[in-house]
Amino acid sequence: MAGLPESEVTVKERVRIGGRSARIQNAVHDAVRKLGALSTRNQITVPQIAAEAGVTPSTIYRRWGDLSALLADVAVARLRPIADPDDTGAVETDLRAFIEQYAEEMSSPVGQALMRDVLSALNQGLPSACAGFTCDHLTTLNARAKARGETPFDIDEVIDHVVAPIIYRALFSDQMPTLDYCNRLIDRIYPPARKRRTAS
Amino acid sequence: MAGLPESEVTVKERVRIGGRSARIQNAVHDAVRKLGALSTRNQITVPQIAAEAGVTPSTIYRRWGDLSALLADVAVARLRPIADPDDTGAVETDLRAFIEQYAEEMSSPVGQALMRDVLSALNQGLPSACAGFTCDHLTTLNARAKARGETPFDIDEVIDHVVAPIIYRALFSDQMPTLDYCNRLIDRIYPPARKRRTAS
DNA sequence: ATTCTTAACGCAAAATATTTGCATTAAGGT
DNA sequence: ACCTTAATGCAAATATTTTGCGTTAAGAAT
Repeated sequence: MAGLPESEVTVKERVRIGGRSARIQNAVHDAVRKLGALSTRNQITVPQIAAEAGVTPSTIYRRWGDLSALLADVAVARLRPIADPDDTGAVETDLRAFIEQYAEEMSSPVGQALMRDVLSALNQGLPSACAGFTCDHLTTLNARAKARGETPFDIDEVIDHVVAPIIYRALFSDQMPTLDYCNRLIDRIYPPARKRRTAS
Repeated sequence: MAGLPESEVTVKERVRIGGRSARIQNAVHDAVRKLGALSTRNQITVPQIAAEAGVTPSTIYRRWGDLSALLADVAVARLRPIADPDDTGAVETDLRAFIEQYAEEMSSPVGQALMRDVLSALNQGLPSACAGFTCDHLTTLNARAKARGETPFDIDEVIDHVVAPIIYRALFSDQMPTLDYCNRLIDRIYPPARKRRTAS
């Protein structure tokens, strides 16, 4: 429950890590999550968040700058992985399982909202940080594969031809990707054994 | 009744298309483009736009609702195609030329800003409309191909494996896609004749 | 062409949100 | 325990957004 993953070694922070600061950040993040959850992204406002968190609005403005920066900060915190992908015993099934869960999360209304929040913050490199999370997960799968003696996949190829189509459709169309669709994308990385490239 | 050459049959609009309304919409759109161009998307505000356009802020609020809706409206207007893709004489070179220009536009700072503006508008189906523009262009290329007797490409495949990677990298990384990168993506649709899958 | 109806606009006041100055609190170091 | 200073709370100042109401002009009817 001590939510902050600010492990004490990362003292490179330019902001104070101490008790009060962290307490306020948690309160504000919780308030954003709570309000964002029940109000389905209907004009959530800074004074609202401040009241819910029990802080003054000026604190939020000073720490985060504006609403979109705060929403983006909360979004990356929620997008940041808390656990490694499931270990299914083989790299191909690992990848399929991970992509299935990833597609589900990102295509859901909350996932779409999180991505929009991250993309709206134009100041820092938050979008590329989120892309880094995905890359990290794929790297983890590959490390497992190597440990098992399997040949790893090409991460860039998975990003370009599996992750990117899923995200593109999640952002620019409003239809959830089916499990079948995800598996067809992965078939390009791991072609089905029996069939050749029967592209219809 | 002298002035406007408005086609009289398309009266299906639910908003007035007459002189003043259109004049104000143009003035506001021009103001957004002008301010957005010089200020590199640094906190542009509704009163600023209103002053530049010579209208009162309340008009903007009443017509568009809020700033993000206005920015999204301007963005789709700018993203909407004004001309068909260049005709290079063959479908493969048509596709390569179109994708090169598309990648250049979308990866530029202004293209990224336009996409963010469109994605920020959660009310209507603006994002899917923009995806429709791309789809329309690809359909045009295919229609040309058929007219020439060429075999058309698979539009969904181009969207998933050429367009989507370009957009994903434009949104989530900050590196422009090289022409070489785009061509390698299209090589999956039109494999190079001489070389086999020399992935190195 | 004139009149009628009404959507869209301008204006100004009210409500709300954001910024800023200053006093106070508490974190981290001496 | 003391010192330094980043971070906060409070409240005033400023800016933005909303709203009521009178006016303008577009589109239809006469």
